[in-house]
Amino acid sequence: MSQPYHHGDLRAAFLDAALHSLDQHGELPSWRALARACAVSHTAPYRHFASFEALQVAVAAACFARLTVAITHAAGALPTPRARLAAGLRAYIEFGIAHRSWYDLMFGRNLALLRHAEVQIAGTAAYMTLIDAVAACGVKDAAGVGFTLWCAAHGFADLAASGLRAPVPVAAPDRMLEALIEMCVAHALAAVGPTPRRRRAKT
Amino acid sequence: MSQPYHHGDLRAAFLDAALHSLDQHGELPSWRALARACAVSHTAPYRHFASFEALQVAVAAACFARLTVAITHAAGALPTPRARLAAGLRAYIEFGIAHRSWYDLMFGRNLALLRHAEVQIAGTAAYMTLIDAVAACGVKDAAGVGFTLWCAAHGFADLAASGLRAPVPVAAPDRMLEALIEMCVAHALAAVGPTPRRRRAKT
DNA sequence: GCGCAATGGTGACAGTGTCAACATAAGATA
DNA sequence: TATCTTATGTTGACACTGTCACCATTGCGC
Repeated sequence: MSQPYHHGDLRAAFLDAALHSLDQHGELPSWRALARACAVSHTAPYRHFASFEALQVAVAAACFARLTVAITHAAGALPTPRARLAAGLRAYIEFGIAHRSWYDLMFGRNLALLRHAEVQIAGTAAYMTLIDAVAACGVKDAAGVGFTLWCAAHGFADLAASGLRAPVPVAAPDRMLEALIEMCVAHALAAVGPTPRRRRAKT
Repeated sequence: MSQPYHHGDLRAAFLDAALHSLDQHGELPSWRALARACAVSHTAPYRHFASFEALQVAVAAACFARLTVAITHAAGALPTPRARLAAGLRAYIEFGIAHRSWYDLMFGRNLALLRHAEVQIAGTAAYMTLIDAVAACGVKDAAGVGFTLWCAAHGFADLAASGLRAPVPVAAPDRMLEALIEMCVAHALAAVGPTPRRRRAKT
């Protein structure tokens, strides 16, 4: 019962092993270690990925696709644009927390991977969900405001999700995420213009 | 005129070469390449740094020290707490833009370096300048609000400073930094409580 | 049934960080 | 001044990395 010469779908196996090791050990293993994990020679994956960098690109694109799903799923059924925006931001950050090592691959290394077309397309898809949510709130320059909100969410995900805590104790550690989202939503609503005074803005 | 056996101050030379290469090539060169740059054998630096990681820690700590100087210098002479907070945030982000590769070393690799005591101490010093600026505005939970603002500033520095632009065009690209700072200052002032109605808040 | 492209394996290469063993210089002690 | 000690630098090796040229096997289309 010797292994067949051809693996079947080595490309998928390689991607799976990469994601699995990312979850397990927090970082991508080496090219050769991945090949060992798939029980093939250390050059076999070259038939499916031009380089180690190309593999990282494929993995990062897959992660961005999952991020898009997470955001749209979270915001899906909510009634108001404001609630959808808040839920989307929360989903973004919670994705970064839950899948720390993925997020690190997606945005690490000085955003090197995001400069590849494949990742950029997948990343833009996720980004557009945010822009759309902002635009739905009535913001005119949704792209500009959305970028600002993305910065805030990314900063929180990158810092807090790494387990880094503020060096000085904060009043309500469990509410830090809420506070950031409130800041973002307030910034978006401020860009819409002042709320008519005759009735309070509904949530 | 053969080189003397002892270098003199190889530790400082190694750090200098590291910072220089960081500016020049955007990333730290290898351990051995650094040794070559200092014209010593590839193991000589082991007398001054326990490992490559230890060297990175020393470099990152030096970078954080420079960041602290940049922030305090920028905010120094301004008249109002609000102006000092805005200037500090701007200095933080502009530091990230001007010294992209330093910033990447300081916060890259999943904040691995920030977990070392030496870097953490230097980083906390920079962080405290932000917390102090927030507290000076009258914010009660300055630590909590300051952390939120730090997230926003870090996100902007990490994304925008990498040269990454929003995939969809924004209305005023040159004003993105200002918009983020305005959001931060507004968030800080909102935490102070409502402005007394009888006179408008001064800047 | 044959030919060929797709896929996998072997062995080599230069490069990496690290270590043990050794060499040299400088400073303290006598 | 002579000797011992400690700090500093070198040599050579190790296992490991990503990549490449070259060869082996498989399976599909003619």
